[in-house]
Amino acid sequence: MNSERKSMHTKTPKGEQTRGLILNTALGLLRERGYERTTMRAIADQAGVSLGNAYHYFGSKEHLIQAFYHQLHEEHLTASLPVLEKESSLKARLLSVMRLKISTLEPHHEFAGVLFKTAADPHSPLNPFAEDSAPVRRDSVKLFDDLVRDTKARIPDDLRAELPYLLWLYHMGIILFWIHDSSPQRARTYRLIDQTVDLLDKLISLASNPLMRPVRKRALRLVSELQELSV
Amino acid sequence: MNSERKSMHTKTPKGEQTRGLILNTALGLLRERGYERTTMRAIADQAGVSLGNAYHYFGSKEHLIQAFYHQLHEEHLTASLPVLEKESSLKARLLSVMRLKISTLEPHHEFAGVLFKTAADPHSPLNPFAEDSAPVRRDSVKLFDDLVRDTKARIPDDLRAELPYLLWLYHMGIILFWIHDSSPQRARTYRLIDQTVDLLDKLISLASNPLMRPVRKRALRLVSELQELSV
DNA sequence: GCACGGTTCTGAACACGTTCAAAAAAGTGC
DNA sequence: GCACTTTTTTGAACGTGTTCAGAACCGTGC
Repeated sequence: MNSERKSMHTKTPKGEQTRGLILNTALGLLRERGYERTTMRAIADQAGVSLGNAYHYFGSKEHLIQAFYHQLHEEHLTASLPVLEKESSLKARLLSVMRLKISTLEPHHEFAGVLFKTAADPHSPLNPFAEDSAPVRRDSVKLFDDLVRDTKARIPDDLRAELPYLLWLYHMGIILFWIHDSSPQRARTYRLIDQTVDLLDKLISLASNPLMRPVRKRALRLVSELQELSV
Repeated sequence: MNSERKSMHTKTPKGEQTRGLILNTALGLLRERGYERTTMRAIADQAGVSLGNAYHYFGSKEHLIQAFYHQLHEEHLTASLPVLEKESSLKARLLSVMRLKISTLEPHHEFAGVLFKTAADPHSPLNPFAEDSAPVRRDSVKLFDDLVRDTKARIPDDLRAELPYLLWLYHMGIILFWIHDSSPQRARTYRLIDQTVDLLDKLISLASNPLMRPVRKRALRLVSELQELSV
C-alpha cells in the first residue's frame, strides 16, 4: 500500500534487541505454525511485546515474511555451496542446486504459496522486482552466478553473461510449479527438474552454435530488457 | 481457505435476481473504484442488500473478482475475433491479439495486480489451475486455439497441438510483465510484445525444422506434463 | 387456511492487519 | 541534576473479509 515506508532503523541498543526478539519470535512461529496461524498478535504476545511495538520495527507482516524467506534462502545457499565444489559441469550443478532448493522449501510448502501470492503483487515489498527485496534477489541470482562462473562448458560470452539471470527465472518457474504440485512426494516437480535441466543443457549447447548467433543475439537483447524491470 | 466451497446455486427466480443484482453492482464498483475501495460492505450497501446476503451468493470476494476477470476476458475476445478474420499469418494475429489484451486490461492496471496476486495462490479459486477457474481458463486457451488453427504456416502437428497452451502461457508472462511495468504509456510492454512475437515466430520456424525433431519432441513431452497440473 | 421444509436474508459478531495519539523510557547538552 | 529531544512502547481503535444463528419469506401438500 504505502510505498513511502521509511527505513525503520533502530537507533538504540535497546531497540536493536527488541527488534531481534520480535524477528526471532516471528521466524520461530512461522516455522512451527505456518503462515495463517502466525498472527501479528501471536508474535507480539510470544515476544512479550505490544502489538503496536511490533509494527514499530516491522512495517507490515510481509516484512517479517521477507525475513523468513531470506532465512530459507541462506539455508539453501549453505546446502548448495559444497555442490559447486564437487561438481564441475553445469548440468550436474544445476540439477543438484534445484533439487536442494525444493527440499529446503519442502517443509514450508503451504507457506510458499502465500509467499508467491504476495510476491506477484507489484505493491508488495516481497515482489522480487521491488526495492525492498533487491538484496535478497541479488543474493539469489548470485548463487547462479557462482554456478555458471567457472564451469568448463564452452558458452559464448554474451550468453554466459545473461545465464545467471535466466537460470534464476527458470528456478522461479520451477518453484511456481512446485507450489501447485500435489503429487505424492512432489514426484512431478522432481521429474520436471530432471527433464528441464536436461533440456536446458541441450538448449545451451544449441544456442552456443555459431549458426544460432542471430537468434541468440536477439533473444539476449530481450532478456536484458526483462531485467530492466528490476531497476 | 475453505476448499469445500459448495456450488452456491440459486434455487429460486428471486434468488437468481438478487444474485444478478449483487454481481452487477460488484462489477460496476470494481470498474469505477478499483479493487481496494470496493469492499464487500460497499457492494452490499449499493445493492441494497445485507452483507451476509452477499456472502450467501458469493462465497468470497475472490469469486466476485473472478467474475470481473471473466468479463474482461469476454471484452478481449470480442475485440480479437475480427482480427482473426482479417489477418491470416500467425505472427500478425498474435501481435494484434496481444496488443488488444493489454489495451483491454489497461484501465484496470491496479486491479490486475491484485488479480495476479491472488491467482498465484494455490488455494485461491482464481488460481488458473484451480477447479473453479477451469471454464475461464479453457475459454482463454480457446482463443489461442482459434488463433493457431487455420493459419497457413507449416507447423509440425505435434507442435501445433501444444501451441495454443504455450501461447497462453506466453500471454500470462506478458501480463505479469505489464503489471510490473511503470513506463509511460506502458511503452516497455508494447515493445516487449513486438520483440517477443517476432522471436516466437522465428523460434516456431526453427522448431519446425526436421533437424530439430528430437529436441522438439523432448520439449513437447515436457509441456504436456506442465499441463497435467491443470487436471 | 395451515403446517412444514427449504430458501433467502439479516445483523451481530469474530479475528485479523494496521494506525495512531499519547505515555514511558532513554538519551543529550549543559 | 535538570530541562529537552528522541526513541521506544502501549493500548485502544478502525476497517476489513468472513461466519453464523436465527428471522423472514416462499412454495407445496393437505
